[in-house]
Amino acid sequence: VVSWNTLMAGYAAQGLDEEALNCFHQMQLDGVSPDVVSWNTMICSYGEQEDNEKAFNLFAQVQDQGLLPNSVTFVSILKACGSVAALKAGKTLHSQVVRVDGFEAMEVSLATALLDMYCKCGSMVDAHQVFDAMLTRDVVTWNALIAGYARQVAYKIVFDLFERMREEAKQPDAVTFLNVLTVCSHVGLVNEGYKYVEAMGREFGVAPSMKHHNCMVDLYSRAGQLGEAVVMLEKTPTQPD
RNA sequence: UCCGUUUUUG
Repeated sequence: VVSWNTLMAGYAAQGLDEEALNCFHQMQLDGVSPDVVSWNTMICSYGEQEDNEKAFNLFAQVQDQGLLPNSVTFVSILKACGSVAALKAGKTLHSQVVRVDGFEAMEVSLATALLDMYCKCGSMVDAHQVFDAMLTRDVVTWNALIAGYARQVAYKIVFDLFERMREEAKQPDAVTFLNVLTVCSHVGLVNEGYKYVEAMGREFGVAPSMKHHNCMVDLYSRAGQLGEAVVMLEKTPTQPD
């Protein structure tokens, strides 16, 4: 079953979900029962193709067959909920995972996926509650919440969260800075944007990538500072990240 | 063997 799963995951990683599904069928013809990893791989693959309907169908089949979903299964299906803003389904899953293991036992990645789902459904109160309840958070958790507020253009909260990361000695990464710069660009905060992009390399040791430069080009352009935008464009690294 | 956060054009 591990070999089949590896093959399926290989197809899925290439976006070849038809081929992955063929494997899923073929293994059964060969007398190998798919395990939870096989199901997760398919659900994830559909999620990445934005084929959320199929992802939901597979998840329903997992439950119908009485198979036990694991945390990766929940993460994958929560992602599908987020991308179609299915808040009600998301809340059902939330109570389901809490019922199974309790919130305390939840893996950081699962709690973060839950938080992210609430953000993408526009329910920042729920998202923040999950965040507050978490005993362990990693940089992805922080990034998910910051991205949520950035989407709401709540720049003050974004800056506060960034400051709180510093206070708690959490190291921001390239994604943290992207989210912060994005909100600067959407609000038109040129000075703040410059401040962050300058600090990221100097103070935090995170080299501004092509994406960060694109963000700054956008920020300057929207603000009508075309000269600065051109300077940024010329400084942009050519490697895509 | 399978997971979570990401800018602009949108």
